[in-house]
Amino acid sequence: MDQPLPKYYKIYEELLNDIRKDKYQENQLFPSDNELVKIYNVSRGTIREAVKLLFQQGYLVRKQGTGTFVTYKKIEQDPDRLIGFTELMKQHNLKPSAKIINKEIMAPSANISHLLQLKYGQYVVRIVRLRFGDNQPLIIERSYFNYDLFKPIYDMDLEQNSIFELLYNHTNTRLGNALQRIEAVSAAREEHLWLEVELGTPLLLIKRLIKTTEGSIFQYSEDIYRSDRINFSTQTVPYNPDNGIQNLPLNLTEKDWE
Amino acid sequence: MDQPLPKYYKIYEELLNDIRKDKYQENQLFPSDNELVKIYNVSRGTIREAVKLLFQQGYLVRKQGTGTFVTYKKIEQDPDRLIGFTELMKQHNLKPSAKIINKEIMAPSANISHLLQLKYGQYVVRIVRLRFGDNQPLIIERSYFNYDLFKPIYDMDLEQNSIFELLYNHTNTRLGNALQRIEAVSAAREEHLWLEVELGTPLLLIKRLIKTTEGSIFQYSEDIYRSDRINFSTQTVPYNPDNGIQNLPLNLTEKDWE
DNA sequence: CTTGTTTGGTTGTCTATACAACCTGTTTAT
DNA sequence: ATAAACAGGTTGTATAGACAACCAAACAAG
Repeated sequence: MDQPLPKYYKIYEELLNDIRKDKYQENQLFPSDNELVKIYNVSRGTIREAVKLLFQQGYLVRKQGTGTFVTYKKIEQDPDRLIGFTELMKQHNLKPSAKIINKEIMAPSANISHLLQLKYGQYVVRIVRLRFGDNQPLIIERSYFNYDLFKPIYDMDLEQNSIFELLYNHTNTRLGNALQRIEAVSAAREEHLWLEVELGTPLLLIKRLIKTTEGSIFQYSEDIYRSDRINFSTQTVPYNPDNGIQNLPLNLTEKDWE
Repeated sequence: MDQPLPKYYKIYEELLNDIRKDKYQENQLFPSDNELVKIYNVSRGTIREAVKLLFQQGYLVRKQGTGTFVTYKKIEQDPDRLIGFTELMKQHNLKPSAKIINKEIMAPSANISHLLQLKYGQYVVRIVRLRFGDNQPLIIERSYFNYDLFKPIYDMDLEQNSIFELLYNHTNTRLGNALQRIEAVSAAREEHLWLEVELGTPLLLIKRLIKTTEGSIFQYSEDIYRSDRINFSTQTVPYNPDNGIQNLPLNLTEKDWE
C-alpha cells in the first residue's frame, strides 16, 4: 500500500487552495499558528510544517512578533508550466581569475540611486570586472555598490580576492536576500571585444540585487555571460516521499513588459 | 543586540564543514539522527532541522529505514559567486492560451531516444505548441514524450487543457525531478515567424527533462521564450532571522563546454 | 505632547516523547 | 533449501509544552 499523505501536507494543500481562491487575500493577515491549530485540530509543529512550505514557495511572509501575511499575486496558475522549483546552480570546473576593467567612486545616476535606495548625497562604487575560467573570458560584471558599505574594502586587491570574502572578513556587513532576473541580449561592441564573441551573439544577462541582513541594498549588478560557455542548470523537485518533501508551486514565468 | 545564531544553524555549519573537510565522505553513511543527538547533546528535532538544511542543499540523501548518505561532490567552492540559492519563479499576469502547431507519433532520433532513455522499438510523441499570454505569442514549446506513458491522453484536447493536469487525472503517472538548463539563442526563421520578433533577436532557450516518480523519463522539451516579454526571476535567501532560514550553497555557474 | 513602560499576541527555537513506515539481516518454521 | 516471521535500527510524522525574541498598540509618567 501507498503511504498516505502526511497531515502537514494535506493542510498545506488546503491552505494553498484557500489562498488561490482568495479566502486569504494578498497583503492580508494570514491566520496565526495558534488559530490554525484550532482550525485543523493538530499540533503547532504540524501547522508550522505546512506553513513553512507555503513560506518557502513565496506565498507567505512571516514577521516575528507581528504575524504572517499573504504575498500571493493573484494570477492564476498555469498548470501546464512545470511544477515550480527549487534551484541549485552547479559548480564549474575552471580556475577562476578576474581583471578589473574599471573602478571608481561616483555620484549615482537616478536609476542606480533608486535601485540601491540611496539617500541624497550617498555615493556609489562602480566596478567593471572581466572574469575568466581557465583564462578564457566568460563573464562581464558591471556592479554598483553602496559606497558607505564598501569603503572598508575599496582599496583591497579585488583581482585576487573575492569581494564577498573580503566583505565577510573585514566588515560586519552580512548579506541577505538577493533578487535575480535572467534575460537574453545581443552582444554589443563591448561584449564583442571583451568576451571575444561575434557582434550580435546571444548572451545571458543576469541582473542582481543583493541586500544586507540589515535591509539596505549592498549591490546591484548586471552580469553578462557567454551562453555558449556557461549554462544555468536548475533542478526541480516535486513532492516525493523519497526525499522528504518539496512540492513546489507551478509556473516559471513572470512578466514584466513595458 | 543581535540575535545569536540558533543551535540547529550552528550544527548545520559544523556538519557542512565536516563534509567539506571529508570527515564524512561522498557515498558514505552519515551519522544517524540519534548519533548526532548524542554528539551535539540536543534534541532530535534540532538535529533534523540542521540535517534538513544539508539535505535541501543537496549534500545529503536520506533513505527511510536505511540511513543518510553524503552526496557532496568535492569541487571547490567559488566564494565570489553568490551565496547559492533557492529559486522560486514568479507568476505572470496573463490569460494563457495555446495553439498546437504539430502533433505526431514518430520513431525517435538517436538523440531523443538517448535523452528519453527509450528501449528499442519505443515511440515518441512530438508536440510543438505556441503559447500565448493575452493572445500575444510568448513561448514555443517543442516537446518529446515517451509514447507509452503519453498514450492515454494522446487524443485529448491539448489546446484547452494542461498536459500535466490531464496526465494527473487520467493516468497513474506521477512526475518527479526535472532538470533544466537555460541558454541564450538567436531567433531563427521559425521563431521570427511564430513569436513575431526580428530575425536574430536574442531569446531564452530552456531545455528540460522531466522524470516520473518511477524514474523513467516522461518528457524532454526545448522551450523558447521571448526574453523581452518574459523574465526569469529568482530569489536567493541566505540565513536571516527574518525569514526562518535558508543559507544555500555557493555558485551560480556550471560549465559544459565539452 | 512626548517619551518610556507595560502588556498581550506572534513567530522562532528547543525539548522530550511516541509511534508509523521502512529497510536489512537474522532467525525460525516448513 | 526456501520462505516466512521477527528484531533492531533508521527516517518520517505528530504531539505537547516551554521559553525567547520581537512587535504593535495601549497605557502611564513626565
